Amino acid sequence: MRVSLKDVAAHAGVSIKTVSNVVNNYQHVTPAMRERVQRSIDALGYRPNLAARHLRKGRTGIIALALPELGNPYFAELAAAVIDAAAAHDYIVLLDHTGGRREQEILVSQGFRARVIDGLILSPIELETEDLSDRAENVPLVLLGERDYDLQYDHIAIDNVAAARAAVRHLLGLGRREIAFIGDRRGRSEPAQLRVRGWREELTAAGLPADDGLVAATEGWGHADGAAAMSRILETGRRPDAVFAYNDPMAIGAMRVLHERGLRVPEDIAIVGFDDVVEGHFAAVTLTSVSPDKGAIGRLAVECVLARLGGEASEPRSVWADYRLVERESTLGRAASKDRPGA
Amino acid sequence: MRVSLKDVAAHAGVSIKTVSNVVNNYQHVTPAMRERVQRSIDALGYRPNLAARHLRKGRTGIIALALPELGNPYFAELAAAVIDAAAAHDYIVLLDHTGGRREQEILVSQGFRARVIDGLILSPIELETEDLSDRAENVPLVLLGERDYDLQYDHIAIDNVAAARAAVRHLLGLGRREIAFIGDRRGRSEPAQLRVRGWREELTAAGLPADDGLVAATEGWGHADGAAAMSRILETGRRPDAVFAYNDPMAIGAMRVLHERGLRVPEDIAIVGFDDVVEGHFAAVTLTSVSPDKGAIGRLAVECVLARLGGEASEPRSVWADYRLVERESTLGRAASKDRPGA
DNA sequence: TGACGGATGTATAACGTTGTAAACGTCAAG
DNA sequence: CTTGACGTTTACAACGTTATACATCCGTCA
Repeated sequence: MRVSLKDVAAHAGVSIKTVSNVVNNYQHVTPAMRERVQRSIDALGYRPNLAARHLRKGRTGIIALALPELGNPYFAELAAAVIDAAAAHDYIVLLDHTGGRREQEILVSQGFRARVIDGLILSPIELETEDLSDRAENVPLVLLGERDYDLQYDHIAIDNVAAARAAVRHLLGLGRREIAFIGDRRGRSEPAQLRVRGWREELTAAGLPADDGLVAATEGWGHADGAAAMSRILETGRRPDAVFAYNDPMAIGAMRVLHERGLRVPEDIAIVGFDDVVEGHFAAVTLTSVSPDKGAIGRLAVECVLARLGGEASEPRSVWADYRLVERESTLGRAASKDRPGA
Repeated sequence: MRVSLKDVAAHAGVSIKTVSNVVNNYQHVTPAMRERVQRSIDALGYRPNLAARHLRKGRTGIIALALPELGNPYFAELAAAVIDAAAAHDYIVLLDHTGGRREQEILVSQGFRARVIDGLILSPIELETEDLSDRAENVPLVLLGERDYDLQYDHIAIDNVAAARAAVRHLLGLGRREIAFIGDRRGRSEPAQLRVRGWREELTAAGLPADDGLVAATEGWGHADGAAAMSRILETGRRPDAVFAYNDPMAIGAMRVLHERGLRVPEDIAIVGFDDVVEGHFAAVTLTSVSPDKGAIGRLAVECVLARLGGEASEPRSVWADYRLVERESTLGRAASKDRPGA
């Protein structure tokens, strides 16, 4: 049987509350008493029962993190960042995945999947603003990677539009003029919309047409989706001289198709991805990518949740995280190779 | 304030326990009563307080899953499998990562990181048998991916030695004779030892020397480690005609180095990885790999935990999960390409 | 000397739930 | 009619913790 405060109290010959005081570092305990109780705690191997503590305090010490999918290394790395940031504050992370499906995202945001949590960090894909309006749950919610929800909740994001524009601008700077976008969701994904918008805006700003024939919609966001989208574009007979992909796995899927068809990257087609996952650093042609500061995003998200838990009833915060464009072989101009991984 | 059983009971004009009975689908409740109570539940929007339930029942409905690192897609995919399997039994998964460091693994196995869990699924790397012997914790523990711990705990694994032998046999079948192994840990990692052993046994069985000059040890298991190891082997002047890597990321890192040095895969060097991660399906040269049945592993792990929770004090179980060798371009003989991803 | 105040320890009541045992009907058999 | 059996509901006591309010002790100051 597990040992409880009662057992320790009996063993030390003091009251339960005194033991509790020692455990919680209560100020007014004499060193002698603290010593004596601690001895009993060690002797019996007492460890607090969190369920009881939670019941009493109304806090669980658990934050839920709901991501679209773990298979995408970007989210896996983000999860790692959140877990570490939470651990630094003695919080523990409950992980869930939504598949990026609106229905699942709603379920999670309503707290139906996990009902023992102090706070929720959600990275939505299809979720709509209205889905959050009737949220009965009162646990703090922090949104990740989004930008256009109205400001009822905290959210952490990078500026997707600006980042997409930077990517396209980089391609334009290489002299590319036919720039395809891979990974639209036909309005069903907020982040995809923002990145398409950035693509469109930058082309327009450069006086070029934003040709819808160069936008490929996909169902998912994996390698296979990128490959299929690339194939579809090529099969229409179009030969873009650059591709901007919704994320790195799709970019890599696209590169594979180009490789199969004998098209060279970057000579024939330059490619920029998004997320800067490790995989892109080691592809046969290393991948230029928009690199969000994942560590910062994870840290900020946890801090937002904890701040709300701390009772600060402040205005919803909207925090921009950093990003930068990391240039690699897939958009190499005439300059020498940077960022050579091996050796 | 949250609504509790008491509130519902008052609203419906019945006792607390009756409401509890309705909530828990207790058998002996008249349909009329059930109806009436349910109406109050709906009216007030009652949702059970899990902390209280947990305190009372001594169960939390949470399983912890501790993995070396999420950045490795194999573990990310495994995590997804476990989360889904747990959800099917109304369990929720608390995720932790150990970095594969023995110290962290011990901490986790002792329950110091998460103290609210019903069971623990741990995928150890450096953990030693003795580290588990003084485990005070009494929550069920299931070990993943291991084989050589003594049988005090359940474990789910594929037969690493046999799988490694199959990989090497495949390379031998292609006529390769100088087969390097990348990713030894100099005895500090149980799974690495098993895979090296498989490599050694199969070579010996084929009457070939198991040359230690062709074994490269690494610190981590990422792309960069694989790349560095491959470089090191090549810099000794050796020119193996095949490489068997501890896992896919390392294999891909190695391929990158070969690519940089102008060595062709599979013509000059054939490569086999381990884990069959999606990344390998879309590399410029798609990667042959040992493919463990991740879904089954996740499912079996959850079932083992729940079985023990169900009070079955049976003997520790040792379950073998399936695996198969998936052949792709990196070991292509003269036959036509199989498994072409794009299009 | 006696009252006061602060520091220290304790008894007790919650937190919201479920298991146990007992109370209350109702109905059939004796 | 009584008895017993069964089906349904209820009162109460846990689970292990912390907050509150109170008791005790000691030293200090009027």
